[in-house]
Amino acid sequence: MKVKFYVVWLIMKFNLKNTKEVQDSIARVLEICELNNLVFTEIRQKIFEIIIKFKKPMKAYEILDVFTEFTGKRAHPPTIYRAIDFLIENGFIHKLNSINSYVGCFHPKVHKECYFLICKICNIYKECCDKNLTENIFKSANKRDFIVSNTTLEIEGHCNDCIQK
Amino acid sequence: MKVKFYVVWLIMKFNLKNTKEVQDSIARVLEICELNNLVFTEIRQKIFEIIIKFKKPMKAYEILDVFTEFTGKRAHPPTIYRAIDFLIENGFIHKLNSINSYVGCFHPKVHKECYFLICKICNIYKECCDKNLTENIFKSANKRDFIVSNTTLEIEGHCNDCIQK
DNA sequence: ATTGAAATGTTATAACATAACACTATACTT
DNA sequence: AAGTATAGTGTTATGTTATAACATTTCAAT
Repeated sequence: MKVKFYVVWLIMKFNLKNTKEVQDSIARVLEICELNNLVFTEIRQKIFEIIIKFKKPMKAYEILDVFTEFTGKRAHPPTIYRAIDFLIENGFIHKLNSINSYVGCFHPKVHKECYFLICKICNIYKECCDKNLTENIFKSANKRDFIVSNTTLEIEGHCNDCIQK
Repeated sequence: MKVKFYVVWLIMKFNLKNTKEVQDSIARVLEICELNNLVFTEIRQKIFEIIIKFKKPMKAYEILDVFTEFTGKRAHPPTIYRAIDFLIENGFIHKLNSINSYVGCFHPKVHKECYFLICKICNIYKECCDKNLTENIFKSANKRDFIVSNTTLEIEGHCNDCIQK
């Protein structure tokens, strides 16, 4: 298990510090949990915090490693996946299917349908809501006699910062 | 290995018979390979045929089982994944990331960006092209200073047939 | 015939995810 | 306060999806 160096590298590299945006998101999630009587246990909080602070899509086993390092307790995959389930169910994080990764949500519960821009170079993601686009998708599906229950829209490419460089 | 019964069940259940649509797609793929000097080996053909005739999204290991059954030779995962890579690269099949499955393409190489409707009940998929929608996606991304290289749009819900029932 | 590139065969393992069951904490009832 | 039901967690094992690495074969071009 070369976990330790790897995790230190992860943490250093990605620098889990708070931004305003992150703090806001955490505050909003706490509020939502209060209001809806959701049990926001320490494990769930820690895992949410890790994901939202990471700023880039995280793999489940990366989350596991960072969690283990942060808490000092050896965690197993089910611990992570259970928390992930809870967080997804309540709209606090999203899964990016195209890269098997998880990302924090910056406007939890506010929008039902978001889409994601994922930069292939720096790996940073952007969560976007475009009401117009969402409507378009529904219309296009309905035209084909299809009732939408959920959509996955993930766009890979290059973000502005990386194009400049 | 309870493969045999399972595969028979798979084949019976999903009934790999030719439709007009399937035949056309195969013909077009053969043509494209001729024109572009692509090596459309027997393995690749068989695997394409299985996927396109199946009519529903197929898992890689389902393809593997059906392939093994059809050809009588024991195949290993890399055989399937290599063929899948070839077929995806050339636009003959697509991967549905949201359900880790592969589907045949009914207008290979014609459109770059398709999207998929996946019925949660009968599991049949529809491949759709909506030029307008594609444009919208690009515009929305560009507005956010993002250069699109590829998109994943997968819509789960209920198809008309299943709603009627 | 020789060689080089692409395709395939084979073994092993990496990466991603869940089933199943035991145990614990909590909060709800009487 | 004791009982009990439920949600959450710990743990082991295993299921599922995908690829690395290297050996062998095929086949077209020289």
